[in-house]
Amino acid sequence: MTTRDHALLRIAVDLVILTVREGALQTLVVIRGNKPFAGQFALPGGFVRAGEGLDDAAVRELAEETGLDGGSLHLEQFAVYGEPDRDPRGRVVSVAYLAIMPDLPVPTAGSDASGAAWVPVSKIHGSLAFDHDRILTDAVERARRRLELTTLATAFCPAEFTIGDLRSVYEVVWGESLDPRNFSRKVINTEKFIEPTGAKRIPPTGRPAALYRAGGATTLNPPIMRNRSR
Amino acid sequence: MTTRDHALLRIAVDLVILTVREGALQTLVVIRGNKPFAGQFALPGGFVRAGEGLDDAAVRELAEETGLDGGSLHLEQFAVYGEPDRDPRGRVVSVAYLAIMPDLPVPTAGSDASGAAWVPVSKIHGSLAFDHDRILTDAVERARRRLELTTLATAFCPAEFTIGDLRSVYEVVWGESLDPRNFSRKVINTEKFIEPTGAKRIPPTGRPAALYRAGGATTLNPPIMRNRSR
DNA sequence: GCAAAAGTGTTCTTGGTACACCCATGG
DNA sequence: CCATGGGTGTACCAAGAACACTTTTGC
Repeated sequence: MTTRDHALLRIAVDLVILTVREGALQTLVVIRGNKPFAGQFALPGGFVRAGEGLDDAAVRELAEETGLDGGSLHLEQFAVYGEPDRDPRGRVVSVAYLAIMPDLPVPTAGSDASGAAWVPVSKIHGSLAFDHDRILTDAVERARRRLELTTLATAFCPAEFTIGDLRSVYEVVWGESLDPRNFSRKVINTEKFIEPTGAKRIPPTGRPAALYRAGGATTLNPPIMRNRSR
Repeated sequence: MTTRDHALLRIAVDLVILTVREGALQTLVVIRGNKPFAGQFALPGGFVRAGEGLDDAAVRELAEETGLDGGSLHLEQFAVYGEPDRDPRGRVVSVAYLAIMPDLPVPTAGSDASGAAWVPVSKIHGSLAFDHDRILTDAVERARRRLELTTLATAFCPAEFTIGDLRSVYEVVWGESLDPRNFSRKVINTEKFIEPTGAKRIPPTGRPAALYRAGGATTLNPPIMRNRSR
């Protein structure tokens, strides 16, 4: 059985970089400059190099596409896609990573891509190259579930944020509205989820909101669950 | 940047096959017959063949190791391990699968392994070849979390089972004891989790228990959560 | 009748939801 | 003083935990 018919193949990382911008869940896409699917939108990503770890490759690609230090933001492997025919260039197994970042002025033209841009996930759905539509869908579902059980929501926020900011992350990603008052309490009563900085932010109109930073916790205890019935 | 330093590598699938046997969570391990780590325990697995999908490879390996039809039981990809030095033979990226099966008389000597055996995960921990200890740990944690939100527990049970059987799956996998009476109600009131067959099983002593089979649902609504405080 | 396991009923507590209400600011 | 968003108090309801109690079998 130890016939030598193992596939020798290349491995790639693809990044689903999510943020909340202009009240919508958006993802960073590049316009492909090269042959397969040229001119079409695709997720940023690239081949893993010899001697390079998968996570390292993801951090490197993230830096190349966004100019940001991948080590400083949330980056998490979430699936592998390995259908033999998923890439017309030959067999490529792709490891998909979910990256979450605050709304920063980022998109720069990437190295092997002619451009990069934020697009709302609701708009882009159905028009990505390769099997990237499915990857994006899986990533979004993953992010939605992660909000329930982990402190992932803080990764969407800048260093200092209000509870209202945090709530709007949940509302935008889940696509449902939450009661601001109950949300406050839940978040404040969850140990190490957020901690007050002492500062306040004065909104254009209304009472100033206390500012918080992310607490030490990574898991949410108790969880903040979506309304599964509605 | 499109230098040709992409890694050309082999990809493997590794299987964490879990079952509940003799009141303990056990996993199927093989004794390695070949060079690296020869004579040591390892997870069953093997290289993906040319033109073969990842899931297909997992099903094939499962059949080779256990003689069972992989399509009929729970099989789920859960992580990728791709450190450049994780395999002394060269670069191998491994896709890890979690398989769940009822307690069946299974282990047959595998093809490229000199033997296979069930061992309790609590016993084997720390003695597996490659990075398989970590893979096993990740798999068990995954299974524990899956019990909370999905109907995975039924995959540990034979076609017909009692609520007591199902409860003992939770108790063994989670390592905590549950109230039989409250557990019954929770499970019965969860839509499509289990459905009665009408038959009963007479235990050596005690009142006969109604038999059930798995219902159609895959997600558990409401979830059955572990006691996170204790 | 006794042991053992299945299953029901009941109370208590906790956590979620809905919502009235008050607070702090800019205009 | 009004509009606007931040934040607290409270009443209600549903789900979970604990546990007394009944049922159904083999011996």
